[in-house]
Amino acid sequence: MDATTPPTIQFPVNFNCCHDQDPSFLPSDDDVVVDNDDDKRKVVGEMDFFAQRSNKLVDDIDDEEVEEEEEEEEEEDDDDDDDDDGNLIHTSDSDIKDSAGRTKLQLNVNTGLNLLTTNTSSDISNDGIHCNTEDKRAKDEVAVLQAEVERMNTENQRLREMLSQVTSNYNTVQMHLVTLMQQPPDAKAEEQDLMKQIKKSNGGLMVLSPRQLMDLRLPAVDIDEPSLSSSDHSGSEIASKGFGLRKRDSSEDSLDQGSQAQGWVANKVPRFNSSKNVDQTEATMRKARVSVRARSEATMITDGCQWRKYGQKMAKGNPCPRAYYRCTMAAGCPVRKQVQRCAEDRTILITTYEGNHNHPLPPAAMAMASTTSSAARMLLSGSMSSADGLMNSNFLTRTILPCSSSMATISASAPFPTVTLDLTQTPNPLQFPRLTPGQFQVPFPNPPQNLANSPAAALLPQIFGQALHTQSKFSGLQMSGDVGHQQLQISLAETVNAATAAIAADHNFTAALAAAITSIIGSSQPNNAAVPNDNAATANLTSVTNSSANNATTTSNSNNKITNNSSFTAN
DNA sequence: CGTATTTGACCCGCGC
DNA sequence: GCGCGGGTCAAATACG
Repeated sequence: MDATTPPTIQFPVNFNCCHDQDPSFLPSDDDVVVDNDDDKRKVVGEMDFFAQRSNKLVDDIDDEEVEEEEEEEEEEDDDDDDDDDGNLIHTSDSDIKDSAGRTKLQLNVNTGLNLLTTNTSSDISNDGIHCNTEDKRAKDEVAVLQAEVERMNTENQRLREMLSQVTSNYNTVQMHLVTLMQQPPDAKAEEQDLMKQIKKSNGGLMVLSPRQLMDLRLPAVDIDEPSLSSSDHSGSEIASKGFGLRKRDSSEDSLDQGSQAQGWVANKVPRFNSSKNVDQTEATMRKARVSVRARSEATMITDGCQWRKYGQKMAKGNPCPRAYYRCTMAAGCPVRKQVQRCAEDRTILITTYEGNHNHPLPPAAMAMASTTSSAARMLLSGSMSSADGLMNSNFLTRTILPCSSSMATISASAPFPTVTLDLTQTPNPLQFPRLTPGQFQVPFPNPPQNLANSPAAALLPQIFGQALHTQSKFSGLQMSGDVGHQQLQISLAETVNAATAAIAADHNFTAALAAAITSIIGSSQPNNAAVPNDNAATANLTSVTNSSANNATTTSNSNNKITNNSSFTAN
């Protein structure tokens, strides 16, 4: 590749002589030679003159700084037309397309430096021509800039539309969910029976088969009442009790308060209290937890919330200590999480969430909050109901867990029912985007219609909304080529870049979201032509996922002073 | 000096 | 009743 690079570098030089924007090299061949020698990036940028993206390089990127980064991309994106190395090789194609036959002619002829001198001489030989050339260059530059602006506007509008649609979808689903939640409970007995069975069987751990997971019924009746619970007693109770500050009189109280306060999962103990002898076990069973397994070397995954560590204990059967965090984004927020490394594989970080936030969440936190909330709802509603219900698609398994439904386990082991989202296998779908057909057939574009009955449906817009958010937030950080493709491919690349940026910025946990996003993207693409391009996306996502594991947290968690391994020193 | 973390002590539930 | 383990508290400590 490198051997072929020098000659390819010279092509753009010749083009530039005719109509490119850097007149500095016009006066002499030496300049051209110098340009070629000291930096092929500039040439690349010039070659990208016809590609939108190249302007950035030409205009304001320091060539020397960018070069190494770009070269790294080159290795990953050899096939891309608008990647840098690709430009060196393939730009001629785009130039052939974009410019007239003159360019084509030069391409055909130019295999060496001769054309360079020829062109420059022709340009320089006549001042008028030179002036015209400069004018033309200026015009071209303006035109390109205008095109760039227009493209950005179009992209911006498209993103807005997407965001709007996603928001709309989310609101629709959420409203539907609220409506469903307001219906009177009906299947409590079944739930309790099933939970008892779960707890008694298999050591309390119930690993659902794919069919079972997919069949998890999400009845309309027994979902928690997030908004309602926070509006009725829980709020006042919390206020009076003083969460997390009171002397613990009963773990049941505190936790129940917490759960109800957030209206997370469990709640509404009254639902079960109504059935007379609801023993302590049943009460505690209401306190569902969502455990997220993800590979990370950071002390904890970044989920957009602020946490304060309030304890650490050695847990039985695990040499790694378990850290206890509570949400500090709002006073009295009852949400807590436990972070512990997996004993078998210490690269796996197990984060267990409990409770629901009683305060507004930033978009970055919405994703995880929604995920855990939905998962918990699934646990407490669907899993507790008879498994032979309707064939409601469990999108949790398809989105959050696109790889395998076996990654979702529901544990009823005492004292709390826990749904575990195993995201440690996310590299699979990322590295091999061509998943089994079923995993890509999720019709994301029509979530409201298809998912309206599934609480987990809220995951999709939230996740995608997160992607959009991060995309807008980190749009300036996009690195890989996002232009020069077909619109479809552009969309894919941008979305994947957004996911990549999100991962890079939001850390390890977003690997999970990346998987979901990737799945969504894959499924949302009308044709499979985009799938091959997932390779680049896959590489990005995978590499980011891996790199994120090596990165110290650079997070929005201002209180996260924990550096790597700092909270796991008790090994 | 204020805030966050650490860490030993304490409380509680559960199983034997 | 006792011991164990999980969870939390709060004083001590570290950090910016």
